[in-house]
Amino acid sequence: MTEQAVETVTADDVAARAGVSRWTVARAFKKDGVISEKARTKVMAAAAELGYVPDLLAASLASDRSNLVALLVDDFDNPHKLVMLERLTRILRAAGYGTLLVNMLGEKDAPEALLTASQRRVDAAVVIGTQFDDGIRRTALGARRVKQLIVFARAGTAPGTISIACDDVAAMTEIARYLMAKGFRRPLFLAGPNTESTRLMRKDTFLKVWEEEARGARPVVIHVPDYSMPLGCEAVVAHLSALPAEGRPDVIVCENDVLALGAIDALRHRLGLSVPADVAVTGFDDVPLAASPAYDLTTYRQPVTEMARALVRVLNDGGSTSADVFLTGRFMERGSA
Amino acid sequence: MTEQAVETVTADDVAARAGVSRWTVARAFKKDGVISEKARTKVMAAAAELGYVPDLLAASLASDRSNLVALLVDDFDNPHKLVMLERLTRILRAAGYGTLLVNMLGEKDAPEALLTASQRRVDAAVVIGTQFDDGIRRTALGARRVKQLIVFARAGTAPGTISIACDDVAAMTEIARYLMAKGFRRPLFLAGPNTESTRLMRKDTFLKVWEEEARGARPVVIHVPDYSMPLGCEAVVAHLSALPAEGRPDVIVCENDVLALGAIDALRHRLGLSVPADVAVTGFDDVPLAASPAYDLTTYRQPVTEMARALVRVLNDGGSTSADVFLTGRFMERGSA
DNA sequence: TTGTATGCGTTATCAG
DNA sequence: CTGATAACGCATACAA
Repeated sequence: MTEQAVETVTADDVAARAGVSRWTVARAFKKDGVISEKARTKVMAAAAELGYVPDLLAASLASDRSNLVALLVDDFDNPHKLVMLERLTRILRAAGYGTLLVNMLGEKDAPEALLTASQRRVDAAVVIGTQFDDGIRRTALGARRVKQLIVFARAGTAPGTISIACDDVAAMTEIARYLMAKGFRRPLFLAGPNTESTRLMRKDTFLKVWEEEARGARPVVIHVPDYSMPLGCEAVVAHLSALPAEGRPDVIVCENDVLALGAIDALRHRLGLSVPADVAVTGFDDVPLAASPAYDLTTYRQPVTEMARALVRVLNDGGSTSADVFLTGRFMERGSA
Repeated sequence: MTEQAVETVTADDVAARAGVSRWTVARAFKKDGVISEKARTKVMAAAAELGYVPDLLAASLASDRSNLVALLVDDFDNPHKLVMLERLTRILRAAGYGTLLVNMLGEKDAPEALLTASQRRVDAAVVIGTQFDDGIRRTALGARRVKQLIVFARAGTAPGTISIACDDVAAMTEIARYLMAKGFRRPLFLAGPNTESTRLMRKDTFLKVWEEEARGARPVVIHVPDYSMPLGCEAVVAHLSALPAEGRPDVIVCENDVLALGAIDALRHRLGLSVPADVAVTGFDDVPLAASPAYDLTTYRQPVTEMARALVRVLNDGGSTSADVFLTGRFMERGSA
């Protein structure tokens, strides 16, 4: 209404108004500051009247924490990223952290992406990506100011990082056993890039469990260079169309939902097959689309909320945490398998 | 490798190493700083040796700009948000801006979301949302430090904000005329929430063009309270199943892709109809899924890249821009209509 | 072209 | 429990 001058009101102003010192104002605003109740209420009243809000920038400069974390994302093609971003931003914000979203352009961009984050003095850099090599760790923990490097939704291999992820071993074991119980015999495993940098235990676990418990042949594995629906689709078309009908897999186990959705498209629209009658499909993540009637995808839901909460705990521990965190999610039985 | 001490190296250190003053170092680092070439190379060499990187936090505190913009998002259910986030973070980062992602929990959370952004002294707050009332403007431009409020991908109604969006009028006119030319006669318009706060010109434009040029009856409009696939799906089921086959629309024009995808699901999986043979469907946005063979959705692509570039221009203008920006996208003819 | 004071708004630390 | 001093790292204006 009144376009009042945007004079920044500082702690000094509040102090003057409340008749105390600037430092008392600061104490009133930190949750466990040693201060008398009387002084606090007086300060808060003055602050409210003046519309004072602490300046986090100045606070960050003066202290050694910024309450800011960088989220480094290198793959915006996966709708599950949106789920993770929603949870992380909501839960981190509730815990008092701001989130700096950094678009990591590729593996070789990791150092620079980390640098931009460090220039804002983030308390931690959280990598929510699919690929990045070990160089990111050295960059992060080297001369720069990134105190903590956290790998989210992946099991990181690099020492000096801690990872917070879904327990892929338990999850994939559950999927494999479910498929065995359903009578499937010839699974095809559709995996993403076959790199060492960030490891997904899904493929290895599935192969191991299947070989040990199903006593069948080692399942066929195909890799695509990126987690994308079109690539998953094409890979399935290429693989299945070269096969005689008898040799066709009876289920395609996918490393994540995006690949699974692509596989379903391939089966239905390119190969004229029916899901699950001709070939069943399973995914991983439980993206929103998995629940739609069009796909009705049997998958495994990552415990994203719990993972985000775990991240907050790690951040609040201030670097004293060293162990990785693995959380179990939930198998989502639907119609595709 | 060598876990070298994470001593922060400041401009002073570089100055000492280069044998100049601290202020010369600062000049060397700003792109059009008046400085001799000799001094600059000397400074840069010293900086490289020491691994100096300017501290943006301190720079922000000292100057009146932070090169930080807040992205306020209140709807993470729409995959198009992921497209926008990717473009915005990439293009803003290339232009030297950091992006603070803030999860706005709902209309009443807007003031507080804006507050958290302002506490970090963002240069601008960019609202990429579906709903927020006028209060956000007063909060933003009132006592707080948010210099600029920009509405992205919407036409904002509030004065004092500038909006950067797709030219919905041109877009919807094109869609309407395409449908007329194709011979459709009984469109149903599926719209999102019917609020005044942020206006999408899509519905009004479609109705206007259709009435004026198709000389048909005013199309039926149905609203859903949120842009979500399930809601779109249910709305279509409810509406169509109450209709005799003769009264059925021949095309469902949707305010965005998410609703369109839900509509397609409804037609195919709930009503046993075929798309586009029985009922055609159009969307808006061109989310990645629209191109999949499963949906093959005829839609309109928002010029997100151009919009992001326009945002950079507005930011670089430093608040002197006052006019809204409307950019034309591209009609994507596919199989659903 | 380069060097010098001064201030940005807060916190850590210690003295009272 | 409260007040004071000294950073935090840089930018702006101005002087040399």
